[in-house]
Amino acid sequence: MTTQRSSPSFAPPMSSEQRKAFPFSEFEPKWQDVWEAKKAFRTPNPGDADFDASKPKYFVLDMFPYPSGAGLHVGHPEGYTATDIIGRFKKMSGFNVLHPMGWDAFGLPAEQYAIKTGQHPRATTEKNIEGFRGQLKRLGFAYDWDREVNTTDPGYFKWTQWIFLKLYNSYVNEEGKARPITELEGKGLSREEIDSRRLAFVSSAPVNWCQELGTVLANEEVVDGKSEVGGFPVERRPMRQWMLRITSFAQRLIDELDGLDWPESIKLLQRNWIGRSEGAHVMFQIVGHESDVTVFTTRPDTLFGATYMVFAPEHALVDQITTPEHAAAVEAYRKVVGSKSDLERTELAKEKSGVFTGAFAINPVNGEQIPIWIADYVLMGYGTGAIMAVPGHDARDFEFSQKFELPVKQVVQPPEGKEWQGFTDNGTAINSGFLDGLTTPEAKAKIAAWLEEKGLGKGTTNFKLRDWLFSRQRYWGEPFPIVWEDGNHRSIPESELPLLPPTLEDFRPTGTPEPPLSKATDWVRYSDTAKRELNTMPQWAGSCWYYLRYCDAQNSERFVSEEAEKYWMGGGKPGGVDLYVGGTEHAVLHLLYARFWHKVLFDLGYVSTPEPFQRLVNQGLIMGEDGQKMSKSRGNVVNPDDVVKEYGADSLRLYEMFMGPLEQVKPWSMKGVEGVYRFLARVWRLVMEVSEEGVWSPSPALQDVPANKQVTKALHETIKKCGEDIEKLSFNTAISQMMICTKTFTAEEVMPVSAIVTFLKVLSPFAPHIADDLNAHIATQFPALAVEGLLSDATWPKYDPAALIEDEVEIVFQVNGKLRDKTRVPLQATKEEIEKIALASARVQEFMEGKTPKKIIVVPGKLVNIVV
RNA sequence: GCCGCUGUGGUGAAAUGGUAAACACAGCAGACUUAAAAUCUGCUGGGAGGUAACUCCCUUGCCGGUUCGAGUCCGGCCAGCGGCACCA
Repeated sequence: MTTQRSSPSFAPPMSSEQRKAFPFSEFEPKWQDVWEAKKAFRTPNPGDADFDASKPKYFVLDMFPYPSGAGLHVGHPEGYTATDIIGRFKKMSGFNVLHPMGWDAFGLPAEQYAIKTGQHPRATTEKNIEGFRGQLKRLGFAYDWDREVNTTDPGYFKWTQWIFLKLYNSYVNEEGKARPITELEGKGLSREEIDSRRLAFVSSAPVNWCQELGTVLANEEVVDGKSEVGGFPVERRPMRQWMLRITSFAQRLIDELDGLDWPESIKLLQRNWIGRSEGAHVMFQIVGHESDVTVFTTRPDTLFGATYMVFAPEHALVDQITTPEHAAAVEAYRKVVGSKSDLERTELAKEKSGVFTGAFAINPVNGEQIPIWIADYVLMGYGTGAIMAVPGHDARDFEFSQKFELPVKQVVQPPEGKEWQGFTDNGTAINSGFLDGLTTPEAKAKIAAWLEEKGLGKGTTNFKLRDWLFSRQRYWGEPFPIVWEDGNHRSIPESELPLLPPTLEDFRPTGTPEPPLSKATDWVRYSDTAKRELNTMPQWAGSCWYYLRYCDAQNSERFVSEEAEKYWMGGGKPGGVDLYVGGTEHAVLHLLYARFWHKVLFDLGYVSTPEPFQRLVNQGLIMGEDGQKMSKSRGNVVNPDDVVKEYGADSLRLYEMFMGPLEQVKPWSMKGVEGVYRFLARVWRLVMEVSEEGVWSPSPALQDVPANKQVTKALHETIKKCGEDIEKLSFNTAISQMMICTKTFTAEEVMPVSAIVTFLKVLSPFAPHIADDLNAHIATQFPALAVEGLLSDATWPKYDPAALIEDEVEIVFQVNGKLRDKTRVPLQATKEEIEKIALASARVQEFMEGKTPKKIIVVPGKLVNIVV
């Protein structure tokens, strides 16, 4: 804020209200109260008395926030304002608009905040939600607060647990569709066989354990070997954990991205994360052993070039095949690898390491005996945990072969002029027997057929995606609706939902893999013989389906009524939500998990579309004024509350939309806020004037007269451009058009009331408080011309194309593509007439230098280009 | 290393293949004011020539191509940002 300069004593000290260019701090809270009291943005559901079935639906969704103790930051209102403008615009354009808000309140951040402040997470969560709700209301967002959801509310997580039971009680059939597990029962399958096919299953594979957080984490939550939350080290440990079988949906999660209006970059991120690769399984005999080993390769065409094999150190066969003289070295190597954390393992990845097992395998294609090594560059979790090494045509194998002096063989001829060693692209097969002379794709097909015929392998597809580790050793999450008895798990009846967590005084992590719920001994005991599952669900569980709950947030009988789901999520597109706006940080987390759950619910017949979100837009990060990421330690954090206090909610909303394209990363500028604030003040003064005493009243310039030509034209251009720009989410250019329009209005001595009211309708989605307030002031003088009631209930104005047309247009004359002259011609001028005028121009003739034109291009209404 | 996105004034940016820099910020000058703040008006990419009005040349990261015409389309390179990263 501008500092108070030393002013001479006779100037009366200005109150902060008088210093403001318009009294936003009076009218903004006033209108927020009016909207709330009137439930101005309540959206009726099908079946409600005031529901209008003739209107189309529009479901516009924000990524709901974690109510952290820090409150909103300026990044939140960016996406929220964008959806608010769209929602208000669609409502004015005759849609039934669903625009809700809620709280993603379970999970690590909420629990850590509670531990830090020494309070119960329930209490801190409620307080934080209170704070967030208040902040959002002060920004004037048009939410239907009757649909507010809170993932930690038992009425909500009852259904999160219910969906978990659907996952637990389903499997994926031969067609890749989720089906009830009851279909498998009665087929004579054992309990173990059935359990091994559930979509929610228990696994003892190595998982990501984070000691500092006292919990395991999903692969998606581990970044560079550290926890995404807090950045603590993560190690691999075998633990018994709940997993969700997302891998069964890998192909569909790739394929069904195609029909979605998502940024290509996000689709790509998901495709890469799922990581499909096509190749083949090849079986190798081990010399002197019964057992054989299968490898996965994307280059079966290079089989003749396989000169050794490598197993992951953890591979189950290693113990069997290692010869006595190599046992000590192998054991020592495995120990070293096992003690390394993921972080160390990747840090040390530069240098290849490994040891020879003493065993040999037989290359099925030429009978050669090739040595079997173990090395940590082969991962147990991908493919089969064993590879055939083709050092001639794979960078990693080549590096390994150089370090351990293993033979390198050429089997692919690269195109002219390229070195064959380390050549990994497509070429022609050589030194490869029956493959010689074939291109790489041909050779791949032929060897795959050959392997299949001999029973030695076949074409296969592999995915990088792993199953989703779904349990956490934390207190603040949904308890699993599962009990254990005699070493077996089973679901509790749906009638026992919601399963509430126990009330615990001490809910901190135990520091061991033993979950904190183990401390609640009474709660743990389900019956004399059965105990409850002690793990809780991860943060993502609640956010996997919250958009569905919004459709019918109060329903206590069902997670969402069929009718509400069909109406809001239906519409003939693959995805149900019409527009979803949020940050890019959830590209492979929430956005992948939610798609997975949605597909399961779709297969089971609970939802109408295969995809949840039709159109996705990522808002760009807002940086500090210094161009750096906002952070407390840099001291460049902007608090939205301060901006609202100083310039008002409308200014904050407008500035965040005016900064630049929504999807772009852009730096904050307080000066920029002042710019839009000045614009709003100019709009205010179009309607209002201030007395000597500082009292505002409607300006006498306001008159019930028809708008002249300039005003009409400016107004209709603004209606047109703003409408089009809102659809495109180009809010910055819409606002600049309103600024231009305001400038035209300001130049007029008399302000036609009808024009200003129409302008306020266009402004209202962007700056709803000032628009409603000015409309109300106009209504005191011109009740017949102002909008009755709220602008959000008004109809978006239609522009008149006739008002946009000018009598004359400016035509540019170019000679050889260079601008030489311009003139105004009547709109109706024909091509021939325009050409004639151009050729007659003295400037044009000067630059033609008397030459005859080779070609003349005439673009009516635009330009003439004369080529000489 | 691989994949993707982005490069336009002092700054945020705008531009259906058709006048590059709209709108805004900052800056400068002026009006109002005893003065300041606020407000209003004008100027503001670079270079050259002219007392001047004005005129010419150059300019969208770099190089090339397509086109009557390229910030925009195509190819190559460079830089910044983001993602993945021993995935066989």
